[in-house]
Amino acid sequence: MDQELIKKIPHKTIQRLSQYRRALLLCFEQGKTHIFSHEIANIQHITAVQVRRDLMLIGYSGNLRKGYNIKDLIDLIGEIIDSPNGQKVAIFGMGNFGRAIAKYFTGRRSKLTIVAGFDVSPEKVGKQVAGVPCYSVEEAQQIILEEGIRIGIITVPGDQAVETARMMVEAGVKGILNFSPTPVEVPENVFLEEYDMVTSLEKVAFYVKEH
Amino acid sequence: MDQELIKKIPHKTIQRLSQYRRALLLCFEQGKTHIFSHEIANIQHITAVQVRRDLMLIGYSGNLRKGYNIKDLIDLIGEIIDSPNGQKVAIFGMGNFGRAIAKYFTGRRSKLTIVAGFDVSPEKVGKQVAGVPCYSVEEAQQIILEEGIRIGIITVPGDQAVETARMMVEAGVKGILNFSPTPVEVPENVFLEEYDMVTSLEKVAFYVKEH
DNA sequence: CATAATTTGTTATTTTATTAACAGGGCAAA
DNA sequence: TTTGCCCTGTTAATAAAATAACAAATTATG
Repeated sequence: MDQELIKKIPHKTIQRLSQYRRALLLCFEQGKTHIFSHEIANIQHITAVQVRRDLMLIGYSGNLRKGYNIKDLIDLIGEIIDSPNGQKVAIFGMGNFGRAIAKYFTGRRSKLTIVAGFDVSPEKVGKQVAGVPCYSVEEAQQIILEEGIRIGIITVPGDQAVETARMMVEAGVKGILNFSPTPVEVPENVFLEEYDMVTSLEKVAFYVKEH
Repeated sequence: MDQELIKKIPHKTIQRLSQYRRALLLCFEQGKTHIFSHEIANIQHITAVQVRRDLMLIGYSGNLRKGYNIKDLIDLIGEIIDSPNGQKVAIFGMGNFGRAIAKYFTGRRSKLTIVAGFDVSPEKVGKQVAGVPCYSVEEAQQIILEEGIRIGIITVPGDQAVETARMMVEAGVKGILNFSPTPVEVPENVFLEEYDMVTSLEKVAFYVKEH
């Protein structure tokens, strides 16, 4: 697909494409070959129009009677959101959260690979933690450079997030996913995504409370 | 604040209010008493106008010269998003992810309390895990009813998410935060929020990759 | 006292995202 | 064959969200 067009895809569509792919992979494993827009929509709790619109944006055409070819669509989404040679990811903070992420990705056939974990705790450093080699924070700069890691996940406690992010950027990380409760600052050329689970939980709590 | 007005606050504003509060709490602990809209905005990577707009919606007025009173604003946000008597939360799946959430909330002064964890693993059942009493899944229905739990967090593996959600709804849970990679179905009267960290990571990867 | 500098609160405008509407196509069944 | 149904793809309309613009207020300062 044309690289110029890819840049014009909205953030939200990128997110949904990632979600579509997950659903499609599941269907593919179950032996399905084709799927309708409204089937995808039901899985993701959105409308069929939204799905068709997103697929239109990426220039994929389905079959009028059979719907979309699952395998083809998976491949096309991969062409758009994946890097051809894969991307290396590091986790900063191998506590419960960091390990959960590491475990989740190990063994998964994906273009994203967790190649390193960093932690301050001496009993983790030098060992494999959840299938990922764990290094001390002091080694981070070197490892990031050596491995060519461009993506980092922050799962350190909130009070260490800012310093961790600063160090990551200095070491050359270009994209940060911050799961700590503390927002961090990055230069303009670094992509930052922050997610705070407390906010999500408070949102649920709000819509559940008896007004 | 008027309960009718509260219902009209958009989802996104609710989320931001939660984030504002977190930032405000941090400033409050540091001894600050007042804050300007652009200060809040900088922390959250949004614009000052957005902040003022949100605060307008909840009817809070700041001081022209000093900005917003941090304590008052924290209290007002609490009045809107918190339940007066607090809300009980259960975690389904006490793996790394579940424990991370449990740990995060224990000891925190909040209107949301994790009162139970559920797991299939016998070595966890009957013990405290990350400060939370852990029960077997079979006991879930009873515990949820007894404790009056209305909010549940799903941190089980993807292949168990659907069944877990079904059981939660049956037991009377009214709000679900699903962290598993598998989307679930809930009846209309149950609020569902789904978050998939892979999607977030793929989004970061997309914007970092060299097009 | 008047002026400049800030900041809030609110209305207007723009942009973005979602939903609706519908033309066109292909298959199935009458 | 032809009618009807159910898809896709696309344009049009609507809704939601974010941004811009600016009046009003307050304090500091010359």
